[in-house]
Amino acid sequence: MSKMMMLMNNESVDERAATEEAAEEDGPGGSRGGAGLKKGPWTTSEDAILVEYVRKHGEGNWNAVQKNSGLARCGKSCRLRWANHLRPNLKKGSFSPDEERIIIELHAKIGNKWARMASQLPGRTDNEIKNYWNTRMKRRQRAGLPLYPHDIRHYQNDNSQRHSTSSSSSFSSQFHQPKPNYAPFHHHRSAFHSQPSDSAQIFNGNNTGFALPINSPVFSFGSSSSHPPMLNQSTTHIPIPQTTLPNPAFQYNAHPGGFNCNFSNFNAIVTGPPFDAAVVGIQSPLSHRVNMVTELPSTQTTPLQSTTTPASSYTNGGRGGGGGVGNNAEEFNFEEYRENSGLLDALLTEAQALSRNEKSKRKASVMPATAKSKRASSENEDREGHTVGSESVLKYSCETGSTGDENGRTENFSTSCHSSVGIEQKEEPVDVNSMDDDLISLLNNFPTSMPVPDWYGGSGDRNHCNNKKEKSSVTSSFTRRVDEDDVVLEQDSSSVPARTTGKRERSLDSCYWNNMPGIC
DNA sequence: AAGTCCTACAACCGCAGACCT
DNA sequence: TAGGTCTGCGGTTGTAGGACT
Repeated sequence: MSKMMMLMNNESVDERAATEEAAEEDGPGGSRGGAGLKKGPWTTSEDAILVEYVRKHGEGNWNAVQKNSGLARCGKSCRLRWANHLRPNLKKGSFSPDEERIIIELHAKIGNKWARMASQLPGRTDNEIKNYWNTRMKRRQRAGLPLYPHDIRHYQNDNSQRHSTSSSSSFSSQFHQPKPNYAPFHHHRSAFHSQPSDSAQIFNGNNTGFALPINSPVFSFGSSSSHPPMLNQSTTHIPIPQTTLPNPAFQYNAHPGGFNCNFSNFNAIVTGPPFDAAVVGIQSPLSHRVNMVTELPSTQTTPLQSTTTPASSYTNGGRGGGGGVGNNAEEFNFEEYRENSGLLDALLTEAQALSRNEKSKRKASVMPATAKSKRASSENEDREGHTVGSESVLKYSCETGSTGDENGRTENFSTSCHSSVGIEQKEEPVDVNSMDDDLISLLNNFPTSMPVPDWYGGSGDRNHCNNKKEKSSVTSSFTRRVDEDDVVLEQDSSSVPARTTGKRERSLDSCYWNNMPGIC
C-alpha cells in the first residue's frame, strides 16, 4: 500500500490532479457522464479510493467499485486506471532499448496486439506500448523510414496482413477460433519456460540460448539486462498431444537482435485434415504481401506507406532490381514487391499518391533544413540504430515430421526446410514453396497469446481477485491438456488454491496482494 | 518572448468475447 | 438459447510540456 501510494505520488498526472482536486471534485471542472460519472483525470483521492477498494476486494467486478466505494467513475475507467497506473509492479519511465527492441519485434510478429506485447514486458501496459509505438511510427514516417529494422521486417509484412484495423478481434480470431485439428492455432496457452537446447535462430542476434526441446512448446524470454526474467518461474512438463503441432521456441534475449526462435527439432505432427492456409490468413507469399499492403491497420503502415520520402526512393532504384536491400538497412526493396505482382503497380501508385499528399500537406516546411534535418538524422540513428547493419537474419529451420495421412499439405510440412528470410534472402531467388512452409510454420507456431506478467496469478491467498481462466500462462505450474479443440493449461491443483465458484475467473487482471513483486 | 509544432501521456469510446441468468 | 452484463482490447482523442522557429 505504501508502495502504491508512493507510486501514485510520483505520478505527474496525480500531481497535476492534486492541484485540481479541490476545485474539480464534483465541481464544474470535473466532467461527468450522463450517469453522474466523472470523467477526466483522476485525482489522488480517487486513486486512493480505488486502491483501497482493490486491496479489499481484489480486481474485477469493476462496476461494483462505483456502487461499493462511491467512486464516481465507471467500471471501465476504474479498470483502466488500475491497470495503467495503480497496479503494483508497474514500470515507469521510458522504454529501455531492450524493451524497444522487444516491442518492435513483437509488433512485427503480431501487429497491434498491445496487450500481448505488454504481457511480454513486465511492468509495461498496453497503453504505454501503444503510445510508444504510435509515436515511433509517426516519427519514422516523418523521417521516411520503414517501421521496422530490416532484420525483422519480413515477418512484419507477412503478419501485418492479418492485423485488421476495423476489428480488434480479427487477428486473434483467426488464431483463436476453434479449428478442430488445428491445435497449433491455440498455442497461446502453451507454457513458457526457458530450456536450453540446440536452436536455430530466427532472429539472429548475438545471443541465443533459447530453446525448443522437441515437442516441447517453449516460449521464453530470457533476460540479459534490464528485464527481469520473464516467464521463467515455472518449469513445466508439457506432454504434447498428437493433435497438436509443437510450438516453436521463442526466447527473447534482451539484446539487439536477440529475439530468437528455435524451429529446429520441430517435429510437427499433423493429423488433421489438409492444412488450409487460409485459416490463418496465409496465402501465397506474393498475394500475402499484397494483402498485407492493402489490409494494414490504420496505424500500421507498410514501408510503402510509412514513408514520407518520395515513393520513388523505393521504385527507382537506388538499390537496383532485386539486389537486396543494399547498404542502407532501412531501405525497402520495392522492386522485389514490384516484380511479384501486377497489383503492386497499383500499390505503387497509391503509395506515390500518399506520398504526394503527405508532402503537399506539409508543404515545403516538412523538412526544413536545420532542425528538422537534425531530427531526421537522429532518426536514422535512433534507438533502433543498433539493429541497423546487424547481421540479423530472420532465419529458421524446420523439420517436420508427420503422422497420419497427409496430402499435399502435409507433404509440405514434412519437408525439411531451412530458410533464411531477410536480407540475405533477397540474394537468392525466393523459393515460394519453402517460403510458404516457413511462413506457415512460423505462423502456426507463434504463440498467439503471450504469458502475462509474473505478478499475475501465482499462489497466495484468495482474497483478491477473481481469477480468470487460463489466459495466463504464468503461475506456478501447469499441465497441458487438450480441451476439445483447444490446448489449455491447467494449474496443478497442488499449487493453486481452489477457485471461487460462480464467479467468472479472470487472469490478466488477477493478482495477489501477497504475491506482488516490488514496484520497480 | 510569443507562437507553433511535436511528443508523451492519459483517458475515453466502441466493439467483441466470455460469462451469467 | 437469447439477452444482458462484465471485461478486455484496440483505436482515437485531448492535453500538458518541451523544443523549435
